[in-house]
Amino acid sequence: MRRQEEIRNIILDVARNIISREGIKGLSIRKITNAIDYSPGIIYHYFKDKNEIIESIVREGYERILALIRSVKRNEKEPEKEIKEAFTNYIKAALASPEEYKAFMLNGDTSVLNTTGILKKGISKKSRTLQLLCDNIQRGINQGRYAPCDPELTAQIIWTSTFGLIIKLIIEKDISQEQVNRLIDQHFNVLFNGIIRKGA
Amino acid sequence: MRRQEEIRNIILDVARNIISREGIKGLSIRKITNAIDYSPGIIYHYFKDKNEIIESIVREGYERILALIRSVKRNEKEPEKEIKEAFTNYIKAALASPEEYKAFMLNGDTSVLNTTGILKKGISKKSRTLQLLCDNIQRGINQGRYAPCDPELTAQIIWTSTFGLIIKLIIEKDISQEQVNRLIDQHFNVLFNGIIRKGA
Amino acid sequence: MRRQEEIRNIILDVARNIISREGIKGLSIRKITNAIDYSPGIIYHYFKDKNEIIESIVREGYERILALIRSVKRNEKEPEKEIKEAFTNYIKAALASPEEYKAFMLNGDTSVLNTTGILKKGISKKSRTLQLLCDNIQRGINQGRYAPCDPELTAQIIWTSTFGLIIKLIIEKDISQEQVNRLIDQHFNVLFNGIIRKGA
Amino acid sequence: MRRQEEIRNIILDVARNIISREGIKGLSIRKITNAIDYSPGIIYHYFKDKNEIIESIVREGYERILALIRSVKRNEKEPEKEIKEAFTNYIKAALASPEEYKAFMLNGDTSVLNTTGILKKGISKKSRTLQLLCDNIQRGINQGRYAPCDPELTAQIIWTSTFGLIIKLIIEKDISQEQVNRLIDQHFNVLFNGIIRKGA
DNA sequence: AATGAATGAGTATTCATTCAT
DNA sequence: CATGAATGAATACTCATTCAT
Repeated sequence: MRRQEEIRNIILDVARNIISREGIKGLSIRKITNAIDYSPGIIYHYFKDKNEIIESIVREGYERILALIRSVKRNEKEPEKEIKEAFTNYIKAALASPEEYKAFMLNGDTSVLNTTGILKKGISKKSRTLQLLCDNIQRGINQGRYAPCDPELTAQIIWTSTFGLIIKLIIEKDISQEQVNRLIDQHFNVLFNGIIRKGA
Repeated sequence: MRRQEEIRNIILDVARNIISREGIKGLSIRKITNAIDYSPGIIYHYFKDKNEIIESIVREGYERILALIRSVKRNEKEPEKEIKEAFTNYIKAALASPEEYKAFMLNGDTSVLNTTGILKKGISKKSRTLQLLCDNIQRGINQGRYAPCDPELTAQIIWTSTFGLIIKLIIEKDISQEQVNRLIDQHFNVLFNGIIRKGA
Repeated sequence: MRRQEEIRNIILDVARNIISREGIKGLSIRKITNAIDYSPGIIYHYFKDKNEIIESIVREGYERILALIRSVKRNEKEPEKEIKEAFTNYIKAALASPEEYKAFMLNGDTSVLNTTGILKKGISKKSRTLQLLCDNIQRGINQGRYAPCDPELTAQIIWTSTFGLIIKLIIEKDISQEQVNRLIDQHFNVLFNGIIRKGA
Repeated sequence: MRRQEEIRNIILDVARNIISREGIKGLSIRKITNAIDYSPGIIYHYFKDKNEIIESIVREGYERILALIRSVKRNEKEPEKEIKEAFTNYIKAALASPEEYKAFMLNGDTSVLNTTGILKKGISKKSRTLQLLCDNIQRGINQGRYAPCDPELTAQIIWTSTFGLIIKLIIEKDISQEQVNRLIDQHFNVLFNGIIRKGA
């Protein structure tokens, strides 16, 4: 029982490693078993098929990264600072495991989409992350700091915008850290204040 | 010589077609040559390798879609309307060829990145699209309609945000047209006005 | 000891079940042990190898179906009616478990053939079924109803003819019940009366 | 063109050979290419897939054997002698390629059944073999030599009976030639005259 | 009596690429 | 200019069997 779990984890670790280096399409059963000096068949002792391995990694990675979005301390006066902090953590985590992040965020399989989908109307009732964002936005509106709007729709845009920045940063791998920071800063600046001057 | 060019184009057309239908990983030399009733070897007469084919398609597709961003008529009073119009066209075009769009925008090969990269500092001197965006922003600032900012950085954020929306829309393939439109609208609303209330 | 027998039977039941559903080539050790929540290795505690399982099933199934041929009541005047009744039962039973029937009747392993073989000269001394057929034929000859002949040879032909009808009915799976009945009727009609007109 | 055909034939020959020795389920792509010292992939240069190989062999073998049923000289007075001659040839041919015969006659794939099916009502309009048998039977009835009957149904029974004899002879591989001949003789004797005495 | 881990050999199929002709 | 033959390495997956515990 214990041992079973152990080896499952070793397999997952190796798989994660391969994905980090070669992307998700670089992952193969043989590469895994070569790395751990086992025969290919053994994989099917621990996992139903290759897909179960991928899904495990995807789901676990997703949870790990998402966890960073939660657990941010309240800021009553400037609730947008919560958003900035949470998503900055999220961005950093994603950039730290870029291949994994791409692997699950760009995966279109329905089983994965059940976990990662956020665009459907009403999704904020299902996705905890979206819910958190919505709550924040509603609070901002209630206290008169945010402009009135559809909170879910706004949450979705914050999400997709940030997602776009992350993916682009991952693909253009050699952007200087300084430039990355400038982009992140300006990203939230635009999201919060827009490009149009107040009072214009 | 003429003929050489012709056949290259036929090959590219067929390849593009396969990518549209089966995604980039569905493209294979054999599928191309089967479709044009040639033998596999001939490909290497016209292209160095499979990668050269992909790069050609990427570059060409990129240009085609980008063309839509240009050719938008001036709006002196509300320059952001130019942005909205240009990028709405761009979004529609991308969503019309989703597999192709993903194929080149998510491709991380350096040769491709030379064409698609937009995050580096100073890029607006190289990328015509970024340049156009920068010009627009500078105009907005000059006339007092946009808040003062680093135009290039802002242009990059507009770009990455929109990119994120597009990719997410492509991956979550079954979002209703109505919801798509709502998202696009709110996307530009947030980019232009921010979420924080004017005067807050 | 008792328990040993019990588990052997469970294994055989499950195996029989798999064969019924997926044919003999669909049977695998793993499928058996999955179904009974045991580990693969255990099979080799109760059976020498996979083949011993198959042989057991074959033998047992054969006996079960054959039992139907016996236990048919005498018909002194028209002994061929016994044959028709017995073999009609047999045909129905075979068609009810087609995969099993094929599995053992088409199996050419010598060990299985010891049970299912019926073509050798003198076999009627060993095979109870053939013996019964022979007896019937001899009786028919004695009372002058059947034409004189070598009873064993005739019994073998009745057997192979019927076997051919069954196998063909199994392979062409979608014959209407009506047509099946017509074929069975004509089968015995030909066997009993031949195609040549009496007196021709 | 010529060469292509040549190698296709070599592949088919080797495959046929393997089937003869190990049965159809013993045939594998690797075994073929090992035998001809080629790499596995090359098979797909000459055939779409493994199934195309099998079907080629099946169909060709079927045709070859069936050809023997046709081309039998007329016997006006005793038309049943045509049947005996034709089917005796057929039996001999089948016994000469037992594994092949089994391979296609016991194959239940619909594509194969289209060629080998003979039990459906009305099939004699499609199957040339059945047609020939029917014609013979009709002639026999017309001239008063055969008893009146449904010719198609009778043809089907002649077919299935003979089929049963063949399959059984193939499976019980070591029957003496003498016994084989006795069985064949008695087979036709029963089919033609039945077991019931004329006048009984 | 039973497990669970493991193997090794096997399956069909696909692919980019090369090269003599 | 073009072909057709061929390779070699890869893919995921399945199986019967063994054996130490």
